[in-house]
Amino acid sequence: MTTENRQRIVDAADALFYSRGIGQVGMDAVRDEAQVSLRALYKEFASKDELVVAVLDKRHGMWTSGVSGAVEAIDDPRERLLAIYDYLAEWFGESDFRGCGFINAFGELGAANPELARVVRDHKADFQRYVDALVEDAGGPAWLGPQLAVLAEGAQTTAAIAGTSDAARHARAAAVTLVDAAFARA
Amino acid sequence: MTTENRQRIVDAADALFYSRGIGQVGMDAVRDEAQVSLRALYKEFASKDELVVAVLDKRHGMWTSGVSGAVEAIDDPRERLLAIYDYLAEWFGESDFRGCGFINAFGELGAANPELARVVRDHKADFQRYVDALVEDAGGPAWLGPQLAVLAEGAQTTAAIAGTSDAARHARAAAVTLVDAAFARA
DNA sequence: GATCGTCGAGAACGCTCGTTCTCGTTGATC
DNA sequence: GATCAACGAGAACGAGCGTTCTCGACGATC
Repeated sequence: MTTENRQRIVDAADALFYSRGIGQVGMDAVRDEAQVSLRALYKEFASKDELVVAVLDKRHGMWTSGVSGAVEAIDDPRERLLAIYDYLAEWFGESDFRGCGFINAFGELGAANPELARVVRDHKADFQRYVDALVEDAGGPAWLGPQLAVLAEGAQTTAAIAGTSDAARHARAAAVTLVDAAFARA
Repeated sequence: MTTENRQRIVDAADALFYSRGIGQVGMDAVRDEAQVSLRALYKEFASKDELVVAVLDKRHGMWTSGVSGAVEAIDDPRERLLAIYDYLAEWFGESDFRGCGFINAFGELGAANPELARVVRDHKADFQRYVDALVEDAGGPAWLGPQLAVLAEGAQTTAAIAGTSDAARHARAAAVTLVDAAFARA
């Protein structure tokens, strides 16, 4: 039961934090959405800060499995690099898309909460390593990875603010050019 | 006097909002930093929301003049496109760099404050138009502009979270590839 | 059936914060 | 010098929020 509660709380908090911003969501709102007592909530998480970190941990898992799922559906090593942007396009198209939860959390609380800043940094570093590994598998040069990651990052914020998924197409087209150039020079 | 106060308040609020996050800064802190009375503060800005918008307006001006200053120092139309990333590198190197203030504000309050969301959207759209114009001046294809803008956007968030200015170098290198490819195909 | 730990509902507490009000002072005008 | 508007300092107010506490109900154990 304690585990089920935990999941319900994290899911509810994730939805609320992401859609409204962390500071705009009180613990009472989380309780209402999760349909748990405040007592049970604080039994699972000693503080709101802890809950925020747990939410980001969950989001990290979903992002990682989502991206790697999209990538692993493709065979060609160079096409796999582009699958990332197709995944982004899909995500941006969701009606409740509001940018990268990590970037949003970092901008809001990164300066005040070093633990949160560390979680966000780790998340982005993890993604960078993943892209680097895909590049290496494809036999591409090491400098390609960071360029592809910057494109993915830019697509997320651009799409969030513009409110359209166009940025995914632009990022994908740019990635095609970068990949082609990288392998042409090799 | 009222104008001097206004500027002092906006400057103080900008520094505080940017370094700590908007929600983490009270009007009392702004008053202390600006060395103005609370009464004078509310004479200039009817609410915190208004002050936030004024801060973003100021930031838009500084960004615009900073970028165009860097661009106009270069003559070659294609090199001008790359000057953007040199400007970013310089900015990222500043010790108090903490990402794009518009992205941070949007992530924190965009969902709760439509007026703020509009200001942020306008700011990004303005930058996009500026890049598009540079591309056109250089005789490049229209699709290059959005790709270069996505790179700039990604560099800002990546640099903010990683805490290094490496992303500016990666974005610049990617931009070189994109520009070369765009003009080679033409 | 008495006892005891656990729980949910929600009141309560303490703090922060946005905003307004009070009041004593100042500085210009006649 | 009297008047009056404007001002600064800071108290005050009201709301929201993170967190804890109270109290009554429930369920298991002996």
